[in-house]
Amino acid sequence: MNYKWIARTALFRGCTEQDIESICRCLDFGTRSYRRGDVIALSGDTVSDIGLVLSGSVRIENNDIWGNKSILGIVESGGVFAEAYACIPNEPLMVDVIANQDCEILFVNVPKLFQPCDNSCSCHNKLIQNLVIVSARKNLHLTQRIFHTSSKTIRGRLLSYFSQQAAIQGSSKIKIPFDRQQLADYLNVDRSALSKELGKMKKEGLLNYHKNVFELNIHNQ
Amino acid sequence: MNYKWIARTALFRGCTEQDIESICRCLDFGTRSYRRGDVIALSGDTVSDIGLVLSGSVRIENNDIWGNKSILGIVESGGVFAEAYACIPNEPLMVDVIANQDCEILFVNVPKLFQPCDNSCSCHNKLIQNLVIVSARKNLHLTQRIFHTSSKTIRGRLLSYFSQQAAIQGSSKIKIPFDRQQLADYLNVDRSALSKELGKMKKEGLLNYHKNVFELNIHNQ
DNA sequence: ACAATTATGTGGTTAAAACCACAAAATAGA
DNA sequence: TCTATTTTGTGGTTTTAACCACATAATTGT
Repeated sequence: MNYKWIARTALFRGCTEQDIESICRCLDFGTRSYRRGDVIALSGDTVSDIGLVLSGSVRIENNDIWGNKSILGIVESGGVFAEAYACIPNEPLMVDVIANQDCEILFVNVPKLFQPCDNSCSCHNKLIQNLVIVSARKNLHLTQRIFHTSSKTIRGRLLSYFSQQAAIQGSSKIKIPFDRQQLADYLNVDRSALSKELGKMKKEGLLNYHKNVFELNIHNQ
Repeated sequence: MNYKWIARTALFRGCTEQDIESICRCLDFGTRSYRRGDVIALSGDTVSDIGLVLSGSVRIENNDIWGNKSILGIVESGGVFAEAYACIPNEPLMVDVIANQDCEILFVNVPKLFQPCDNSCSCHNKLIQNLVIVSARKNLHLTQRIFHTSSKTIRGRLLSYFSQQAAIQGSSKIKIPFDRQQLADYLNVDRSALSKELGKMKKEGLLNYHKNVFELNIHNQ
């Protein structure tokens, strides 16, 4: 395991490689690999582990009783998932976690983390403090996702999402982690209607795109 | 200040009254009162305090550049707000916090909380651990709110919200903290369209209501 | 108790997106 | 390379909710 890389993730930041190695052994954290499309966890499951994405990416989604799919977000490598459920004992998942690409996950057991361990690994408290920040950031992501779906028009939702991505990626040329169907499921709109609106916006000169790379034309208000 | 009551909030649970009294003095936590409608914090502000609602309630909302209002949630007494922003230094608020009723707020300074204090108040670590759980719960609330707005129809959104409330309140007769306009802003729909849909559902025998009290008729499928 | 203000319901119109079907393009697998 | 599969775009139709205007009901403040 690449402890040096793990030490740079938001969850383990501030821990030394030695700390991480010892805490992983001490608290018996394990890794597991998944193939693209594999189910990592299902709605209704109860979990007590945080998933740290070591490589690849996972997708958080929900299928309601009418079969409508809603994508809540993508967790890229270095990010975590299920931390909210892992921190609340016996809280059943409201979402499915799917391997968005082939990926490897490190599972961090929260109950063990919350108990002081025998060897009193030095970065225990640091880890908990990091967990607060990681959870806070996840909060902000969910809030953003709420904003992206609060416009009543498809165009408004696209502009909300694209302009945030442009800000994050520091460029008006952005690459998104979704195909059309997934983007539609993220913005909670119909795929074909989304395709039409994108075509209209391209015709109006608002943006250009090829596959999942979009270039925004800032000027054409 | 009623330390006994504070000791029962999710944030201070597990701390003794003495602990709370000493930590409030030691870390210089302060309270402030607001009148219904007062602005407690505005989008763009940076905060470093968690707001703990001692009495009354606050409303978390957002006004986008086109003037559309979106309500993210209500925080009742005992609950906290702005904790995500307070935990991430210099992160500007994306939302407004408004006094939903006359209310009193205790402000808990997070940077001070994260530094070990001179007197090493005993419940420091407990408080941080509670903060993890409180933040996790807030995550789940935001996820719920996402589900309530993911249906494409107004009826679907209402049923999603009402059935969750029925589960929480343990009854098919539920009281909601919103007037019609606020419910519309919470579900991201037009108020008059919401009113019509409610009328239609009442006519179909799905539910009954008076003001902000709704009674769901479970049977009529 | 009254006036002023705010909240709610309702009709009518319009705009928008959902929905369906299908063709074309791109991709993956053998 | 060829075929099968998946993804994307597009036309046409229908449903739905946004939007506007206004009447009525409820609430607030004096």
